[in-house]
Amino acid sequence: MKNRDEVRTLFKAKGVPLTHQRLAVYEELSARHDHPSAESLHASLTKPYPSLSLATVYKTLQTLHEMGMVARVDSPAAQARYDAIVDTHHHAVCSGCGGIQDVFDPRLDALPAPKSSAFKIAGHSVHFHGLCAKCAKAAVPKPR
Amino acid sequence: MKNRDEVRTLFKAKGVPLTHQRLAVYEELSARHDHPSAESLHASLTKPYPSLSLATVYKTLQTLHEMGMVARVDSPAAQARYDAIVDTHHHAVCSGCGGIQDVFDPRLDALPAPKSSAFKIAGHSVHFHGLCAKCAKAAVPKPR
DNA sequence: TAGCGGTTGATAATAGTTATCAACAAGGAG
DNA sequence: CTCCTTGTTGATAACTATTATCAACCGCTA
Repeated sequence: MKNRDEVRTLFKAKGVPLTHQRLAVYEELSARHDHPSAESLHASLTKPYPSLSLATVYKTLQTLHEMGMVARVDSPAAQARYDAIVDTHHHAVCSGCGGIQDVFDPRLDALPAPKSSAFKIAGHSVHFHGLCAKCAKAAVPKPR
Repeated sequence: MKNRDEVRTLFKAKGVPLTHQRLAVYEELSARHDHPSAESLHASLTKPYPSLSLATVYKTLQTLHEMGMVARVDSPAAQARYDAIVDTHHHAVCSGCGGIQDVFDPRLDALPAPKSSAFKIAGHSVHFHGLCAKCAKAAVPKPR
């Protein structure tokens, strides 16, 4: 969580205009620890800023995400994807093409359980993210 | 991947009627390893079965998932959720209330990279799933 | 083979998100 | 401080993925 001056500096460094709306969204998100959705943030923010548009909250979260100031929980995949392999395995998701590869590695199947909290754990899965061979090649074109 | 008789037996054991559509969806999904979406499956299936409805594909995938014959990749969360904490950490998602708790544990931050494939890994995150203290105490929630 | 009850297909409805665009505000120059 | 330019906002429409509705239909048991 950053203070107002740090935020201002970050925006200036990236050349992104800092508006009241952007500051408000960032500060509200920083103050909450329940991983709110865009709509939930909008609901909180319309009390102090009744004219704030939901579309602006979406656009601002996208902007903040691109600046690396905000993280998305869950996958950004637009649609659910299915798998006939039910056995324990993990996935590598390509940020370029959205492709999903299976990862089988028994070392990932037994992870230390989070010690804190009274969370009753039923299982887990590991999501690697990066670039698949095809996209890695495309993203770094050969200089001519 | 199961053969046709094993599938028939599984359906009978659960008392779920086995229709042509259900068998076709399951066999198509088993034959593919690209983690297709419902729409992608429908596109493939309308060639041999031109009258197959997209809604049926959705309902069938749900049924197969409830039977434990099919897995969903990514999170079933309906909406994107955000987090102002950008540092490496992991999450525990409650299957009951959908709540998300942060999990900080350095042991999870360095995992063995998948050896196979030329995947260029940028990072990873671990999703635990289970029941939070509140939901574990309350009624048994139905997974969908 | 007949009949019951669950399933299908067509469509409408819904939820979440993004696109469009005129009015407006942020930030730099003067 | 004021003006100007450019990018942002807010209102709304559009869009995508998914689920609900419901009459006709088919799998399954007797």
